[in-house]
Amino acid sequence: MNKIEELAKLICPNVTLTINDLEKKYPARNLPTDAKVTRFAPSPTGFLHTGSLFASFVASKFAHDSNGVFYLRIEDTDTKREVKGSIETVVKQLGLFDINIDEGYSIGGIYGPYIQSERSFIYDTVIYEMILKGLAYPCFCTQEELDKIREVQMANKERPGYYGKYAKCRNLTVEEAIEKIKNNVPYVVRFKSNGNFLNHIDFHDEIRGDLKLSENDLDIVIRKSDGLPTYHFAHACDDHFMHTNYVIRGEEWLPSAPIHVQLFNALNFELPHYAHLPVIMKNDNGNRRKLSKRLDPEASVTYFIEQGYPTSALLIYLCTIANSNYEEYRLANPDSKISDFKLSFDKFSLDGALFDLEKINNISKDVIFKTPINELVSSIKEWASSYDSKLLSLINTDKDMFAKIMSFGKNDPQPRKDYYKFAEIYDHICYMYKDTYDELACEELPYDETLISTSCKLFKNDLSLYKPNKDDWFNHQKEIARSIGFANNKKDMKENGFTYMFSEYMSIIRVALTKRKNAFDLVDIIDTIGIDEAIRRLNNFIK
RNA sequence: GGCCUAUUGGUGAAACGGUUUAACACAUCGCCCUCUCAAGGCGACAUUCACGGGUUCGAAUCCCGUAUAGGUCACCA
Repeated sequence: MNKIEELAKLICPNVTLTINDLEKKYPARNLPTDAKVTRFAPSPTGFLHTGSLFASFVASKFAHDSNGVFYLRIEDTDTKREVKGSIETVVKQLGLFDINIDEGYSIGGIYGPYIQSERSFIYDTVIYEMILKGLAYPCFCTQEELDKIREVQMANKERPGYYGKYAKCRNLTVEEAIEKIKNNVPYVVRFKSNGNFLNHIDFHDEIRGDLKLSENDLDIVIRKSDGLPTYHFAHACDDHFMHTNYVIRGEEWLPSAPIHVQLFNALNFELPHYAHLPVIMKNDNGNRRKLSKRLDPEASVTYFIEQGYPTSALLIYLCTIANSNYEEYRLANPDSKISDFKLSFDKFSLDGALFDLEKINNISKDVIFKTPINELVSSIKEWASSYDSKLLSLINTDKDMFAKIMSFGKNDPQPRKDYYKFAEIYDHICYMYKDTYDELACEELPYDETLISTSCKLFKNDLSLYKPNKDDWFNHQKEIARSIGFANNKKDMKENGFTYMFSEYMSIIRVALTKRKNAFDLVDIIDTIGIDEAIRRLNNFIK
């Protein structure tokens, strides 16, 4: 065994395979030529970020639009930032948003393992050969030494980083390296870059087009001292052996693309296509900044789940951010599904969109209104059982009544669109139920008591004639209200000297029946609570 | 600071050198409908495309500068 082999063996003692073996173990996928293989590769550092949902949505859509494969890979190489249980949360939340995974973590597949902490045998196999070929070397610099180098570079106004003359471990002899490792000196493995920063490489991005980027000359770390790979290296190995052909990721990766290009070239791996997605932004007092988990509740997908947004509403919104022509498509094809629309790279905006909750609310209202009543009721019930116990108890007191309330105006020529999220429902409907009505505080009316009680009595006495035909009934009410001084309309009021309008009469009755100035259609309300209950409420109110 | 990317109303944006006195959608504001609310209908809302130069018969569209914003420069992804 020569010295370089000894070094390689020391760095990767458990290697039994060669890169060639790996190529055979992970053969090319048998797919049509234009099929896209994409992936979502989250780090388990918490719940699903809205930006990650966007990236995974786009990646899965491109795969599925082309009859390709969308897989899930867990990038858990940063043990310090790992949050226990977050993998399960992310997988669950992807499922809730109908992001269908074809392969990968939690499902399996022949290109596994799909979790990076279990892929060391692959990384080490590659590193072993890189050492032999002189493409990688161990670096024993301590954090302090690296900080020192940076300081010097800053002082000299030079580019910071481990390159050129600053890459001192590059020049260590094999013997020296072996010696240090045998003495248990901690070390990382670095890629030996042959790049020149002054050179430019041509880089094609599917979204951004042709770019010229500076060549990488940094000897980046590919394996950390804990033995785990860094992102850059894992990206090259994993996306190669898993045969990803479209790498769809956030814009923040664009500056490191030259590193990836160089790595793929050095390893003789075929370069995938890249698409760098614009980052979703947030307006913060007139300034744009990244949507932040810490500052913006809507940056976490959990927010939308807890508030009871239909998941498709968020997806529709994200789809319009991705390709703004989707909005027009949806207008022209109101009954289409997202899957009917094909996303295209050249329709992407290059600038990060400002996240617009108002627009989501608008979309959501429409989605909720279009959901068939049975489906709606059962998803509201399911949501309420986790997030809204007050609403759940209303539903449970009378399920049919709840379904009836939720379908108010649904079949009218001008249908109602009352809610954009389930968390709004309780407050809209609570007065419909006897017990909650009794506990409710009553809104004030700007009329004297005599007028109020006269109106209520008149209305109550007339209730026996109640017929649930809206037009007839309201016309009839107009007549009787007029008899105690409420004009039919503005014209009537002016011409005949009335002080009050019919709408004011109705608002007195409305408050009596619901304790609210704003409520549903009165006919619907009486129809639902029943005449007896209506009379009871009126009597209580008159008192 | 270096490198990269972007810049059309409050927001998402269309526009691919002339049919643009800038589409569509959200928001906002009016009016209409109306038992209130919601919904719906109608209308208003950029004379101008960050700014300054150029090219052209003609520029939001092409070129060059400037400004501004964002990303990135880790043993984090």
